[in-house]
Formats: sequence, C-alpha cells, structure tokens
Amino acid sequence: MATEPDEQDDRGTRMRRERRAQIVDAAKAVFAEHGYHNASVSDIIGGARIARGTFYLYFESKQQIFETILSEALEQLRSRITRIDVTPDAPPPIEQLRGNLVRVMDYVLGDPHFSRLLLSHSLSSDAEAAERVQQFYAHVHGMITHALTHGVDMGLVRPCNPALVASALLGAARGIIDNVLRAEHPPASSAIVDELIAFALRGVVVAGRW
Amino acid sequence: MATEPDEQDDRGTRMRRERRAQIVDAAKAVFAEHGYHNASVSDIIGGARIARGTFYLYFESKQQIFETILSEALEQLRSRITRIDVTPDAPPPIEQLRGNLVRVMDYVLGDPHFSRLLLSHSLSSDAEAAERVQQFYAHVHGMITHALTHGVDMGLVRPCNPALVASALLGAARGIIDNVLRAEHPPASSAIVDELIAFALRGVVVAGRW
Amino acid sequence: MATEPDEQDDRGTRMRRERRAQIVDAAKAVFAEHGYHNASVSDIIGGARIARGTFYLYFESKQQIFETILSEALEQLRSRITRIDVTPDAPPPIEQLRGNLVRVMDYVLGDPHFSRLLLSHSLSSDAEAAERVQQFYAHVHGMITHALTHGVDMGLVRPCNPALVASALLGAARGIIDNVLRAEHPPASSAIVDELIAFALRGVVVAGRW
Amino acid sequence: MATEPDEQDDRGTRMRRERRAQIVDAAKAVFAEHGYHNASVSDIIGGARIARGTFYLYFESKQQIFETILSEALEQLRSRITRIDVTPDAPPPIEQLRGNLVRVMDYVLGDPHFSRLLLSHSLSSDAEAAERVQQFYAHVHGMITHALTHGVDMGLVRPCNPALVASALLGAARGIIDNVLRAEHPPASSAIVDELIAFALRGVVVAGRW
DNA sequence: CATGAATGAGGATTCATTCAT
DNA sequence: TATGAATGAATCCTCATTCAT
Repeated sequence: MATEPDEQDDRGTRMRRERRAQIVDAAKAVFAEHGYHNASVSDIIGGARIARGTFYLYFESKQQIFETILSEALEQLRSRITRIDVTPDAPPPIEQLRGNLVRVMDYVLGDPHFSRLLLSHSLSSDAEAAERVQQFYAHVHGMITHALTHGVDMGLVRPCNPALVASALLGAARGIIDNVLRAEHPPASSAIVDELIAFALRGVVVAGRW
Repeated sequence: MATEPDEQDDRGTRMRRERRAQIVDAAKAVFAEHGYHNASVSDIIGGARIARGTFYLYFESKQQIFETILSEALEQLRSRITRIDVTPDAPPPIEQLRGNLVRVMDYVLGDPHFSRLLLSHSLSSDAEAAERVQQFYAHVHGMITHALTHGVDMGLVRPCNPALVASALLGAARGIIDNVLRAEHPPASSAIVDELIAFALRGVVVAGRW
Repeated sequence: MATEPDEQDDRGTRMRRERRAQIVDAAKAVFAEHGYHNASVSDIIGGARIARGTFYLYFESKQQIFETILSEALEQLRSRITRIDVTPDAPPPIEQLRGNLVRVMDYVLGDPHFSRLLLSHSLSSDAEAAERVQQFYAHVHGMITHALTHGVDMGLVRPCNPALVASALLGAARGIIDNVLRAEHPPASSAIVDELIAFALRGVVVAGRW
Repeated sequence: MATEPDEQDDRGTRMRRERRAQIVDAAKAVFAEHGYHNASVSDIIGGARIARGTFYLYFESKQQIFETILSEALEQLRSRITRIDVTPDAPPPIEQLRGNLVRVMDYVLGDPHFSRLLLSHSLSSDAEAAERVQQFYAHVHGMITHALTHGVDMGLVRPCNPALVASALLGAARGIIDNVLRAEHPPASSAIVDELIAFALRGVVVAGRW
C-alpha cells in the first residue's frame, strides 16, 4: 500500500536475488573447503542458515548449484579476458596482456575460495562440470596458442611448438595463482602479473647469458 | 608338507605380495578412471577379481589404499628427482635438470592414468591424501626455489621473486604434462623436456629482442 | 459502501463459496488424473490458479479436501439410490431398481474421472477415506442383501446366501461401470442398465436350459 | 569341507531364496495393509527384521519389489486359469469352469493380504504396476468374452452384449472375493464357487418366474 | 586366508504445511 | 483475505565396512 506495485515487485525480486546470493556464497565456501563430493547439502544450508527445502527452492540439486556457480565464475573470467588487438592503433600487445592478467588476478583474489576450486577440478566433481572447466581452459589455451603462432610468424616469438608452450604458459599462470592463493598476504595483482610476464617472456636466465 | 617351513613362509609372503599388487593395480586403474569419490570398492574388487572381505584383509579402507597408492607414486617421482649437484666435477646443472625431467616424464607417460589423478588433486579426495600431494609439490617447489635463489646469487638467474617464479616453473611443468597426457600420441620425453627447458630458461621471445 | 451490509455478507459468502468450488473442481480433476498420492497440492493450486496459502484458507489439508470431495460424491450417489418401496401402490420393484441404476449410471457418466477413483479406492489414500468408501459400499450391500432376503421370503428370488449374492451383484454393477468408463463411446445409461438387470435376474444361460 | 560343493551351493541358493521369501512376505503384508504409497521401505525391513541395505541386496527399489510381487501373483493366478476345452472328450465345460474358480479361490484364500491389493489396484501405485494389473484383468475379460460369444453361437447363452456381460461376470467374481476376504471365517472355496456359478448362470430369480 | 551376505550411517530430495507480509 | 517464500519431517537409496562361515 505504501509502495507501488513496481516497487513491490522490485523488492520481491531483490529479496530473491539476495537469498540466492546468500546460498551461492555459502555453497562456494563449502565446495571450496570440502570439494564437490565431500560437500553435503547439509553443509550448504548450514552455512546459509536456511532450511533444507529452501535450498531446493532456488536450485534443483546439489549438482545444479555447483554447475551454476561454475558457469557464473567461468563467465566472469571469460569476460575479463579479451582477445589481444594487434591493429596498429591498438595499445601495445603486452599492455593488453597485462590488462587481461590483472583483471583475472583481481577476480581470483576477490573470490579466493572458488578460485581454489577451479584450480583443482577434473575428476573431483561430476562429468558435466569437469567438461565445462576443461572447455574453459581449452578456450584460453586456444587463445594463447593462436597468439604464439602469430608471434612466431611476426618474428617476435622464438620458434617453438605453440600448443605445448601454450600449456606451459597456462600452467605457469595457474601455478602462480595457486601460490598466491596459498599466501596469507598475497601481493598486489600488478606485482604478481609483472613477475609472471617477465617469466613468460624471458624465462629465468639473465639477459645475454646462454 | 612338501616344502620346508622357510620356503612355505617365502611362498606365503610372495603370494601375499602378489595378491596385494593385484589389488593395487586394479585400484589404480579404477581411481584413475573415476576419481577417488566415484570409484567404489565394488569397482576395485571387481577389477581385482577378489571377494569383498579379501580387500579388507590387505587394506584398512578405501582411503588407505588410495593413500598407499599415492605414497608409492609420489615416492617413485621423488626418487626420480635428484638434487642438482653444483660441485665442479658434477655434470652441467642443465644436464642434471634435463635428467630429472626426462625421468619424471617417463614415469608420467608410463602411468598416464594415475598421473592425471596427481594433476587434479587437492579437494578431490580426503584431507590426508590432499595433504600428501600438497607436500610433494611443496617439496619440489622448495627445491626449485632453492635452485633459483642459488642461481640469482651466482648471477645465472635474473633477479626475481624465487618462490613465485618457482610456482610458475612448477606450473609450467604441470601444464605441459597435462597437455601431453591429453595427447593421443604424446611426443618422446626428451622432445617434451627440451621444449620445457627452453621455455623455462628463455621464455617465449626471440633472443635479442626486448 | 454501495451495498448494504447484508448484501455485502451475501456477496462475501457467495464469493467464498465460488472460490471453494473452484478449488474443489481443480482438486477433483487432479485426484482423478493422478490418484490421491500422486496428486500434489501444487497440482491443485496450479489448476485452481490460487496461491498456496489460499488453499489452506479453505481446506485444512490435502487429506481433508479429498475426504470432502469423496463425501460429496458419495452423498450424490446415496441420494440417487432410493430404498425400493414394496407397498401395493408403488411402481413395480424392477422399475424402481431400474430408476436407481439409471440415476447412478448418469452420475457416473457425468463425472467419469472421479468415478474411476471411487472404483479403485481402498488402500489408495488414507485410512479415513478408505473407511468412508467402504461404508458406502457396505450401505449399498446392505440394501441389496435386504432386498434379496425379502425376495427369497416372497418366493421371487431363488434360495441363496443373500450376503454373498449381494456382493456378486454389487461387483457386477461395479464391473459394468468399470467397463463403461473405459469405453470411448459409452452406451446410454438405459441400455447399460438393461443389460445389467437382465444379467442380474437371469444370469447368462438361455431360458429353459439347465 | 563336510559337504560337497554342490551341497554348499545348494545351501547358499536356498538361503538366498529363503531370505528373499522372507522379504517378499513382509512386503506383501505391508503393501496389503498400507497400500503402495503408504508403505515405506522402513516398514518392510522392519517386518522382515533385516537391515536397510539388505533390502537393496535383493530388490532394486520399492517399486521393483512391488512389481515383482505383482508379477509373481498374477502369474500364479494365470496358471490357475485354463482355457475351457470344448472338444467332445473333454470334461463338461461347467466342471472346467468350476475347476478354474476353485483354484483361483484357493489362491486368494491362501494369500489374502495380497489378494486385497489386487482388488484395489489402479491408481494406487505406479503406472507400470497399474498397467500390469489392468492387463491381467483384460486377459481374463477376454477369455470370458470369448466363451460367452461361443456360448451364444451354440445357443447355450442368451443373446447379450458379451463384453459388457463379461465385465459383469468378472465384477461379480471380484465382488464375491472381496466379500470373502473381509469375512473372518470364509466358507470353503467350493461353497463359494457354487454360489457364484449359480448366480452367473441363472441370476437371482427363481426358475420359471419372469 | 577367503568369502560375500549383512549392516546401518549418511546423503539427496520431496512436499504438505505454516506464517510474515 | 490472499500470497508465496520458508520450513523440516519423512523417504528412498548408496556404499564403505564387518563378520560368521
């Protein structure tokens, strides 16, 4: 009565969104701590302080909430990674790469629990989810492979097996993320990214040697 | 009766060892195919062609056989990685490194299924097992960090955050292993290792550039 | 405001009755289609286009609405069955019987879905409802038994175990109803009833034989 | 060691059969008392004095044991009903019919709980089971219809709608069974059957009248 | 030692009912 | 009165583990 129908609807929708987010947050924490299989719906509803039935009001099943969380996180990550623009007027490729990495790193540091989950994926959960994660990595791997191939053609990248080196690069990034997630006081994204880029470009040996 | 007690014991012991190995083999295959949680004791005893109770004569629990297998595999890997000897008479460090990597790679290619399991570890199984895997990686990470620190001191490695770069290196190795394990016809260990070493040492850019 | 209090009350009462009927109709359809247990309150409120809570404003429980519907239907049937009047001035008993059967048959054909429910009663729902249906059949069975006993006394009915034959007669009626309800194009009530009466009176053999 | 392998196997098989029968008996009683939906697996295992898991060692699900019981009972009944042989040398058809009915009646009286279940079928359980029961009745209905048609052709049965009268006959039989199952001290099968046959053949009126 | 039937704690999911708005 | 989000008891089913033979 005090509010217009629209406002009521809005409030209803907002409350629903908030409740949903509350469950998702609890689920993320639980999945991150125990893994998919060791996480029980009881854990999730306990964390979210809701009744058992309420969970099923918002998600069809434990599997579905997991896949939902996964998809949303992967979408977040995908949206933070943009294909590098090599047209003349675009910013230097390295700057674009750095931008991608900083954005990813920011996300990772902002949702550390779930990021841990992404790093240790595969067989842990169900086939559907594993496939989704796998596709995400394949997607990024493809982008890197493409960039490397391009770089080799342009004489910027030394001759190599692009697919293999792309795996190494992706692995290096994951390794650093893993390291950072374990740290109590992780460095700022930019510092981390600088180290990663330096390593990726020039390896570990001092310039000129070798 | 036909054999002396000692021989009986020997035979008994040997039979026990064989039976145990038979179970371990079956369990390895099952864990590799389904992951820890989706692997059931039924799958294992089915693969090993033994009765349910027999399994528990050789192993305390599903968890314990998993940890046993894990430990044995990690021990295999550990034994293939030797600390790099920097005394004057020792072979060149890079050769020693290459040797480590080739031996690891050979193991990985020789037991690809279980290696997959090692790559996607962490939360998949129980805390105990996750901890063991974690310790292994920490062990290797420590060795790399040590070597990098040493290399920086000696002026061979460019100044960097050794722990972070060690994570990148370890990640790169894992990335390449992951890639190789997915390949239908993986290259020979030495070719893979060459690519990894080249990347680790010099990154991706052409020499002289940058 | 535009209407007097009494009219308001009337309207309120009428609206309440209509709402109630709306729910009953939906519930009838749902129970008839799915049976008591497989019918969910969600199905009912979906059919009645009302909110969940509204249902409980009109009925205490799923069980109660079922029993209500059942009672109303049984009352309908009861009211269509009149005790046969054997006083001299009354119409011939057979005509009265035929009247009963035609009225019942008309009801059955008019609400075929729910009639199906009545035929397959007993254990399907809760004890209370089963008891009600049972009582209805017992009531009818009693009437038939009474009539048969009377008929035997009057020399119209051959000597028999009246209770047992009453069960057979009731069963025959139910069998025919069952048959008719399954038919796509059921015959007219009177045709069905003629067949039933002929069977009940004379059985299947040709007159004179046996 | 004291017994031959065969005997051991036999014993194992026998024990398994006995256990299975023990569960089936308990389930029959529970289903008969509460109906399919109101019967819980807990009720069954409570009645059978076994652990929860044991139930699933012998049956896949609550649904499956119900269908199994149903099928076995229907098979029992089917095997007790033989097609009536009208060749010259065969026993009189009425005697064959009586034999069928007595055998059915004996089964019904021997397993009264389950027989109750069969009488109140349909929507109570799952679609699969309802279908099976329905098919059984359709099978019997078909046999009766066939016999009636034949009887009409031979001039033994008065002209009628055979399918409708078959429903009445089947219903009469079910009605009598229902009555007998409710009785505390049911009459002997043959007495019941005599009454049913008399009713089916000649109806209720005294010979000569009408 | 070997066997496999039996066990029962634990987990996912459903749905009739309640209650704050 | 109407609403529909929230509740939680109840249910089915799985599977690691035990133990009598």
